[in-house]
Amino acid sequence: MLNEKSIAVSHDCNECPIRHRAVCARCESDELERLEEIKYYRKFEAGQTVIWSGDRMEFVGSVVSGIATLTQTMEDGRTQMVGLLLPSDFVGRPGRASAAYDVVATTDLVMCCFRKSPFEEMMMRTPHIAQRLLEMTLDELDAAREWMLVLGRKTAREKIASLLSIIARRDASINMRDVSAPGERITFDLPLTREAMADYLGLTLETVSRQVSALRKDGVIELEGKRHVTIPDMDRLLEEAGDDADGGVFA
Amino acid sequence: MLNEKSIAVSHDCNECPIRHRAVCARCESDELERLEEIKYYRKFEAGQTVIWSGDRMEFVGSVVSGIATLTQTMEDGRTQMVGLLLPSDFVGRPGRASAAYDVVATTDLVMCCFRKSPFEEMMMRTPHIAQRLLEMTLDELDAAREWMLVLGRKTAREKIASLLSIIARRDASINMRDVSAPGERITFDLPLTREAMADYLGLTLETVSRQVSALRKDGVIELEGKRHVTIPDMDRLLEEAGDDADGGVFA
DNA sequence: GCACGACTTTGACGCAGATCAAGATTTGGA
DNA sequence: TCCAAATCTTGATCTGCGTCAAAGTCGTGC
Repeated sequence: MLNEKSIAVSHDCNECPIRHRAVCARCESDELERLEEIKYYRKFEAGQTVIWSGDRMEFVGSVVSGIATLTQTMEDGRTQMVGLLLPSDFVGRPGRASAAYDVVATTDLVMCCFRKSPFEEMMMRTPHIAQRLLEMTLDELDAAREWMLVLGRKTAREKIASLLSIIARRDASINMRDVSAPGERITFDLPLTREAMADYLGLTLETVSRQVSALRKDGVIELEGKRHVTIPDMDRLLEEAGDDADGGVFA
Repeated sequence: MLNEKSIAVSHDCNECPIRHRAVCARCESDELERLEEIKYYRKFEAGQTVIWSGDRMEFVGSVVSGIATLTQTMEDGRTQMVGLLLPSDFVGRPGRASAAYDVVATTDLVMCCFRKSPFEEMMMRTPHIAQRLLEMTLDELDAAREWMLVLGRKTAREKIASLLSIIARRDASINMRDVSAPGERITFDLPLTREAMADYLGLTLETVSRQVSALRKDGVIELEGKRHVTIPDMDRLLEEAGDDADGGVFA
């Protein structure tokens, strides 16, 4: 079952692809050394659950590579995704004993984990970590609030367009490309199934499928296969999302 | 126009009603003294806009008394409330130049403001402030995510019940009463108009009105006038909200 | 290379909540 | 005290999205 590919993951923070974006971004080398003492890597396969809501948290950590989702579930099974975790995003809440959400790996996933209580203790003594975590948490709060507008007030078509533009933007920022360059054809792979998109958008998977088809028919997006998306005109997509066409506001 | 009632507000932090809950909660007396040097009070009347989205932020601060809302508006006028600010809640984002949301006073409001750049500077040197702000931001992130579930997956009736139970809970925590005491009749004044409730819940004001009437008819809530609400059975309300009946999970 | 399961698309139909409309109630100001 | 504006309620109708159903596509393991 376990397809342990044993991807070579360097344990040296200086080699780390998320060194300058994660919770450790501002650490000096002596601080990094102390972090290395309490850190370890874990790999998860696509589909595996990383953390169950309600479980006792043994670690907090950063996504190194791959994509995970944060979801909430009601007793009757209705489910709402409340966050999308990309490389460098932080998982877990210092100071809380048990997990509030399910964390699920959508693709194969590598996490850099810190044992929880040593990390909490270190955070108290290391302002560079606490400062960076505050900054990241404020960013997440903004993202959550932007998403509240999407969930509360946008139509199904606008929701799909919003999701695509967010993924395009985050994907571009990870690969250091410029989404706002006019005339450029943006291209990426959807990291989510239609069902996961529906859970993110507060829709059913059928509605997602229909609206994706409609956007394709109208030339707003192009598809190769089910997952590979091309955006011929980013401004057009942002218009469809109901955002201001010069979408730099939320940077 | 300006109904300057000149409410006596003590400028002494030790007399402050939110001293132990606001961003300054963990400060020692010497730290408070330095905060007092950069702080000032501002009053707003019900209905006044405190901050316009896009405006340059000159201050950050805490709600001392009264209630304010945080809202986002699309170009075509659709609006979504993304936060409810009660006494002790923090307004503004250190490190950001301009406001991302409209802040509007729903009731008469007193704020304890700090000039922005001195506050930012002080935060760098005062871990007690940064730590507390991190904790508060993490709480707000949790609240925003809980709200995403409400907006994305709950029915209109469940949305109303969720809003009422959140207000009941927050109101009780400010007044140091215990919402979970069984058999106790909880009572509070709705601080929001039907329209504001609709903006919070992603509904129309007509639907809000209808569902409030339905909950009243079904005996889940009692109303005196339009605004004064009594909850005869909190567990019943939580059931209607779709939350687990022992609603302590989100504490 | 083919068969099975996972994922996706498309269609028909129904309903929760939006929209449009009319009144009722409350509030506050002259 | 009374009028006007704001707020709220209720009704009738419409519609976007959900639900149910069936068929199509893809990828993986045998």
